[in-house]
Amino acid sequence: MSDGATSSTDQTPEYRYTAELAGEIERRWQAHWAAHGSFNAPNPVGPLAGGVPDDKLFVQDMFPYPSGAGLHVGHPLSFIATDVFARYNRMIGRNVLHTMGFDAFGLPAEQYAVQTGTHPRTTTEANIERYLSQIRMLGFGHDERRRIATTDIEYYRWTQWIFLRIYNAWYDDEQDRARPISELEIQYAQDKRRTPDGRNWCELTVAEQREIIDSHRLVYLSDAPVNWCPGLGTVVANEEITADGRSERGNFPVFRKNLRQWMMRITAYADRLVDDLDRLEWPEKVKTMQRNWIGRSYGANVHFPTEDDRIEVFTTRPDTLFGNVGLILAPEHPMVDEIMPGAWPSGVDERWTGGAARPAEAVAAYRQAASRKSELDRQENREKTGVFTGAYATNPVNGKQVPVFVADYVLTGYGTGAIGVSPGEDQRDWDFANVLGLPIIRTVQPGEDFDGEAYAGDGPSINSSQENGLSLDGMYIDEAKQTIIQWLEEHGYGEGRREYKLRDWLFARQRYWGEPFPIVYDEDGMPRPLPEDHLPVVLPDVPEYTPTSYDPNDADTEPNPPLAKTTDWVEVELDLGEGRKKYRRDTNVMPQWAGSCWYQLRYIDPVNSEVFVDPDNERYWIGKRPDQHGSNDPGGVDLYVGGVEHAVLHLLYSRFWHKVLHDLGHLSSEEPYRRLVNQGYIQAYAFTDSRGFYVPAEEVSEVDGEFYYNGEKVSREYGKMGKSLKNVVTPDEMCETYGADTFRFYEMAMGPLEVSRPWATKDVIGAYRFLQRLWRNVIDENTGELRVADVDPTEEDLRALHKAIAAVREEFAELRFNTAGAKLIELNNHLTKTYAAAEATPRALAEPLVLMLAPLCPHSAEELWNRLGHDESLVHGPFPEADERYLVEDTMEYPIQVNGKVRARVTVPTSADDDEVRAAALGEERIAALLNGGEPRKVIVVPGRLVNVVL
RNA sequence: GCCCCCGUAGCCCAACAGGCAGAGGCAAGCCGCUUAAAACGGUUGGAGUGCCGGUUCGAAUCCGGUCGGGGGCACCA
Repeated sequence: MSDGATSSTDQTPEYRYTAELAGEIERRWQAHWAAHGSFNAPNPVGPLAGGVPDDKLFVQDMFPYPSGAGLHVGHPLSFIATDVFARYNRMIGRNVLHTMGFDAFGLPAEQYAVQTGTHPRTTTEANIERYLSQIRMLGFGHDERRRIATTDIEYYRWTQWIFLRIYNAWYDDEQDRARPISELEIQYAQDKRRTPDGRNWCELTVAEQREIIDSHRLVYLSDAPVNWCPGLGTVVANEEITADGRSERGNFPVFRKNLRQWMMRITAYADRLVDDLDRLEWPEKVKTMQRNWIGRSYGANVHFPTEDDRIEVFTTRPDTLFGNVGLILAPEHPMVDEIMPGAWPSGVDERWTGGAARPAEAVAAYRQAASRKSELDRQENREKTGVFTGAYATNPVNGKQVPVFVADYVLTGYGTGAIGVSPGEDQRDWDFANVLGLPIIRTVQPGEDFDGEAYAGDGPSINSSQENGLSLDGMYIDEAKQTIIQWLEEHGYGEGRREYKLRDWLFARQRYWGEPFPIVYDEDGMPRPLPEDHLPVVLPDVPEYTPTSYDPNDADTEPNPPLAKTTDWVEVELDLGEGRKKYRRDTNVMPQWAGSCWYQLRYIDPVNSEVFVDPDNERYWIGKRPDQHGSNDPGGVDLYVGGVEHAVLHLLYSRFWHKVLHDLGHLSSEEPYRRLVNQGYIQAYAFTDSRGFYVPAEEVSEVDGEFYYNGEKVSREYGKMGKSLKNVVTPDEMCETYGADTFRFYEMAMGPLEVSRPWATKDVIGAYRFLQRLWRNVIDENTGELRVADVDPTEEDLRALHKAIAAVREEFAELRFNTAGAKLIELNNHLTKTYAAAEATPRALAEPLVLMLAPLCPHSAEELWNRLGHDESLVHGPFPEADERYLVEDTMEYPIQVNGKVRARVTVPTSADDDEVRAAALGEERIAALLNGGEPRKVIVVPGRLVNVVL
């Protein structure tokens, strides 16, 4: 790294803004802000109550995980951005809530504990301290009273409380909202709701009643197949599995396995989670990812009668039913065995039998082969395969007998686990039909220039009519679908249906460092929620943290959570309203996402011991504000900034919890995050030598576009910043070399927040020079005295100033910190040019410049503001306001285009109307010459912009 | 394979809603300061917007195609 910045030599003026001075100022103002609670934002009610203006702003960074590795310069990018935005808004008088807590449960501390025996809490707390010391160095205006960590017992007590609220709720499809489970019990007790087997509620045993109630809960135990990851010793959620079927964390193989696990019924909210995306100010990219993940599709269930039953098929293209040439069941489909005849029909196609003598053998062999395929095989080998079951079903739309197959590209878990084969409009079906020699009937007319195989596009239906009058011919997809669904419903052959890719959320992990479940099991093994006054369920100390992980490839292993080993904690005697009895605690812990599902709510009311968040405080900070955000405003945090990697997991789970809590009456808002911005990443160059090893990037020098390390040529790569690439630059070293303000200014100047860009240490000097020049315009470098005087600025100065104010305000408000910084440099350059050689800088220019600098470089701004004679910190403003008078010019210069090319310029009074501008333009010497006395074909005057003359 | 985003000066980036391609920074050149250099201050050039075509009086901006980079999804019927 070039070390020019710190090397202040003897000749450096004594009072120059150097990194040393910056550091001193920064520490001093950080202490001042802390001592004065400068960033404390009052709440309407409760422990943090104070006078609150109606105008508020809640800014939030995505919950950081306090890793022990320390920060590099990429990490604080979004933190600086939110801080600048928060500071600007605070200065213009808003009540701004900005803080930062820690998502502190999770595997790294636990794995460290496994290796060293150090309690995860010890590691976690040390890491949080380390993290805090790094971010505090950067001068963020966080409300320190609102810092929380998910590992705080007082915090996870409420996480457990929310879990119980969700557990004790059910989804009422009629009202389309969650309701307390007690209301369901009343419905059953009053026989307003039928029991599954039709008996009266009072005829059921207590256990039977409980089983029915439990089956409705938003949290339930399921024996369904889950993703078992032996390498981690725990199960993981669908969302935590990568495309190639491995765990996101650790990259271990994941196996489908039937285990009894806690699930959360997020699918009940699928529609609202999709629909309400339209109410959010989020990047389209994230909305699209959520829509795809939820994967709602509209289609129909179609009944295909078989000899003595019927097969239900889900299709999104019921309009193609006339082109149906077969059915396929998933290998695990329960009806396979039912419909299989003992022998092949006569004349069966040999491609259908897999060479087996009888259907049962063919299917058994196929099933075995399918189960042996790993996820990876399935994806890499897309060759369609399948075998005939020997059975036929009837296509209801035309009465044709179609063969029923088994094929592994049909999944059990989606739709009905059975599909119809319409090769003309689906490429997968086309491929399958080709492999098995099925006919292909197009039912949608492709365009003339179409030369592909299956045609999935829109077009008029063809070959889609039957004798008794049903016809789709000529209809386009939408109409054809509607028509056929109506026909199916009228004739009892099926019904319209919505289907989702979204599955319920696997909510338990067999680990140690997480929130314990507030659930115990009674002697019959039935789960019992703990009453609220039994919270918190505190995570006990355990003799060992190892969750019993296994050979990552051994699918035949069982989870054995660390908590199960603490018998004195697991076995408890409690009074749950039936006298003291023995119970066994649940030994799972919640997934890491639990704590981050609701932290914005706790930021609002961090020390409230009565409720998780007071309704008045919730309404104030994240309540709906239709007057500002439109009648459909769902409420939520005003600005949420974080990485796009949380697009599905965290953001979907958090929205789900928020909606449940809203339904149950605990929250007025319907969404947690009204506006979301994804910051770009700071990436960096890395360099490898001839052997392919990484060399320290900071010691590489560039000569004529080639890169050298120790005189040896190296090659450049571009990627993430990290230890393994030996290209880490830390905020610590930037603060050391330039000061935090320079670092902040540079990070913001690099480009728009949303854009990823390469780190370039050599460019930081530009921000440093700017701050030095600005400093020099206010402070005499040689004496340290103020060099500001109460002299009147010129008209030109005022124009420059007010133009800058108007622009900077707008840029700050729109999160365009790069251009805001540029405008400040521009204004400062004007001051340097005009007053650097003069006696002093006019106060009327210096003060607004310092104030406008404050959001970006708060320490130097505070210091200069103070030296300018102000005793009050500028944290709460004032912020300069632009005077319209100086924004309008008396005259303006119009470029004159001839046929779109600029040929001349003319200056006219700003007040000139179009005709006057036109006259002036045509009268201009060179234009007049070009016209040569003739009339132009057309003259376009764009007021305030230009004149275009068409010859 | 499908979908989305981005290509402006040697580099990072500006250009409001189609209207003079340049605000700002880095690097480069020159000048000043200096015995000299660094640092500092001043100052100067430099792209016609990846490419092809279209719409328009006028396109970096809108449309179609194409190339390059990044990201998401990937048998979801």
